Amino acid sequence: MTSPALTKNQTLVFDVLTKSESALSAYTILDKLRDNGFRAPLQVYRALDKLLEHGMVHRLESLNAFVACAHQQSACCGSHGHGTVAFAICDSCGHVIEFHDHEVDHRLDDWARGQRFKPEKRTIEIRGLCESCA
Amino acid sequence: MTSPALTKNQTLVFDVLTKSESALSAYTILDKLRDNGFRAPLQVYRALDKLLEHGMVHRLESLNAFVACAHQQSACCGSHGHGTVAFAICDSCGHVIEFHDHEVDHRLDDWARGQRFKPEKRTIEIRGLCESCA
DNA sequence: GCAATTGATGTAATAACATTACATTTCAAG
DNA sequence: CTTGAAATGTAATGTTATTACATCAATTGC
Ligand SMILES: [Zn+2]
Ligand SMILES: [Zn+2]
Ligand SMILES: [Zn+2]
Ligand SMILES: [Zn+2]
Repeated sequence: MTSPALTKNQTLVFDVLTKSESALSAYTILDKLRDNGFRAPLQVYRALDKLLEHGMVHRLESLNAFVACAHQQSACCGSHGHGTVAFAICDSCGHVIEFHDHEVDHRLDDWARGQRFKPEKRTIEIRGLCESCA
Repeated sequence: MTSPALTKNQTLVFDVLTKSESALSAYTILDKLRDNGFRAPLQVYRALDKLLEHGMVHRLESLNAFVACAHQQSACCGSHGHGTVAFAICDSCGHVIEFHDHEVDHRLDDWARGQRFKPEKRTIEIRGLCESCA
């Protein structure tokens, strides 16, 4: 929600993700930032941790990779702090579409309530082929 | 759907997963099968690949771990070849609840159709606290 | 029976992803 | 200036997964 000032390393990592067409692994990010003085994985993981906290970056669990958040500030319902982010990932070209669906959110919340399960984090990822690659 | 005869290694891996209360990593399975002659990760991964193909085992992407399928043969709508399996995973005790929800399935399918995205595999995982641990 | 094929297995090495531990630097209070 | 918190640098290690190659077992066709 608030977009805090980023440190140097956080800015570098965020910029790499923002410019990328597809999700990047931490080690791919590391390689892209060698010329900027990055030498060790931890520099990437630390920056990613903060960016994830701030909701500026998402982790794709089925890919072990990261993407910049695609939502405009205050899109739809005021950033997506309210619900679950979902992803469609093209296995051919790597393109990632970020979306959310209230209906799905509510449905999963209802299920959780019925089970007395307290959700902390949700992962919804659809792997397949995008329109261009289908 | 068809439950084919398993090989020796596949049976060993499946039995370990079936007896486990929670999801197991491939290397944890390997350790549990040392006494049965397992020496290398590949023996586990190969067995898991087949079990995954047969739908007898599921992979939890957010955990890099595996669980035996919890569905009875022909439960609800004839095994879950028809839809997406979802998981609620307790971060405290590791218990995993496997479920599916047609409403969610249809909703995600509708979204995909609208985007001309061809889904191949879906991942739905809810991390949180189970009733006992909440 | 016996070669040819296929699927399963054994083993070693390596690749890919992530964290722990500890030293140093930066920088904003106080 | 001092001090404490956050960020950074670096090395080592831990965890997850795959590649490569050799061998073994069951099946098929002759
Ligand atoms: Zn987002
Ligand atoms: Zn594509
Ligand atoms: Zn199942
Ligand atoms: Zn629990």
